[in-house]
Amino acid sequence: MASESVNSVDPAELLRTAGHRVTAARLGVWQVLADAKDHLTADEVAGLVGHRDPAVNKASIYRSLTLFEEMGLVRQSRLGPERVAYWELGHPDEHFHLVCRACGVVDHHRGSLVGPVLDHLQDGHGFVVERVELTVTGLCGGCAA
Amino acid sequence: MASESVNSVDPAELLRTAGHRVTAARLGVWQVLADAKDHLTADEVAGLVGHRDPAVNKASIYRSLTLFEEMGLVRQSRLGPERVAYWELGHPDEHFHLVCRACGVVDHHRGSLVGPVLDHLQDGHGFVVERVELTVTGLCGGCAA
DNA sequence: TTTCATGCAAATTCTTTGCAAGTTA
DNA sequence: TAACTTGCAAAGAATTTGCATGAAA
Repeated sequence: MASESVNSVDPAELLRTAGHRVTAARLGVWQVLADAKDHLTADEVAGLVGHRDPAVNKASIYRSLTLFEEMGLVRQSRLGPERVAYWELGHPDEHFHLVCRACGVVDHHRGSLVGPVLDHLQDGHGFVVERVELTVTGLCGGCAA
Repeated sequence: MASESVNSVDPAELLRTAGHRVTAARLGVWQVLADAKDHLTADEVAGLVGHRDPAVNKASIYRSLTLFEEMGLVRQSRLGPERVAYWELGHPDEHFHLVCRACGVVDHHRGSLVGPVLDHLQDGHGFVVERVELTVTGLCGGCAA
């Protein structure tokens, strides 16, 4: 069990190591994402960060999210036809999104379903996979019943 | 070989059957999507439709795309973190998107990769799958070489 | 103290909507 | 003709950017 959850990493250290400054906005954004089980919209992140530090502007939220994304620590996804982006810490394990069309609930599913896709692409297609995003839309157990 | 490509379907008939009117904008949008190998942004669709009929407004392009989507004939997807939506005719066969981070090329891949995901979800998860969207980001053969 | 990050507000981008005028059935 | 669509322009939502001020190293 040597693998370490990304949630337990110290963001300040990561930032300094990469040559970026440690600021309230960045720490706040990281904290909020780490505490969230689901992914959040930038607006939701802004609201939550605002609880502890009302001075943080939404532009800084976006800039912080983008920075973490460029550092490979956070990922952004757009689910199906929705126009807002969702943000979350980059999980070390494979997972995908399950979106219920009726109630709007978004579930995270973990598992190795993505594995076969990777294997398929590595073989002779010459495509270097950096990221796999799988979104399943339909009706969840509650809404389908 | 009884299955028929959606590309060979007559859009006028589909519209009338569904109780919608047959208009230049709708036929144009359908034609453009049917001719396109890749998926297109609404803006690209507007440009192409504009070739034959410069009078068609972009608002009508959006309205036509949305109508076809509601009819289940067209699907909209957002690839990775990109903010524009891409539109395409609903393919009868499974496929997924391969996006090159470097050159921006988007490939369609057909295959049964999605099958295992469906099987997994049908078993005991109580989730009724309506649509599976798989987007793979990375470097294509050309850019990785 | 020098460089980087922020706040604020304005600008962009993509998409949707209200409404009068034009089309389709 | 009656109901539906469109064009146009304006509104909206989400995100980005310019720039002077403020904070981190």
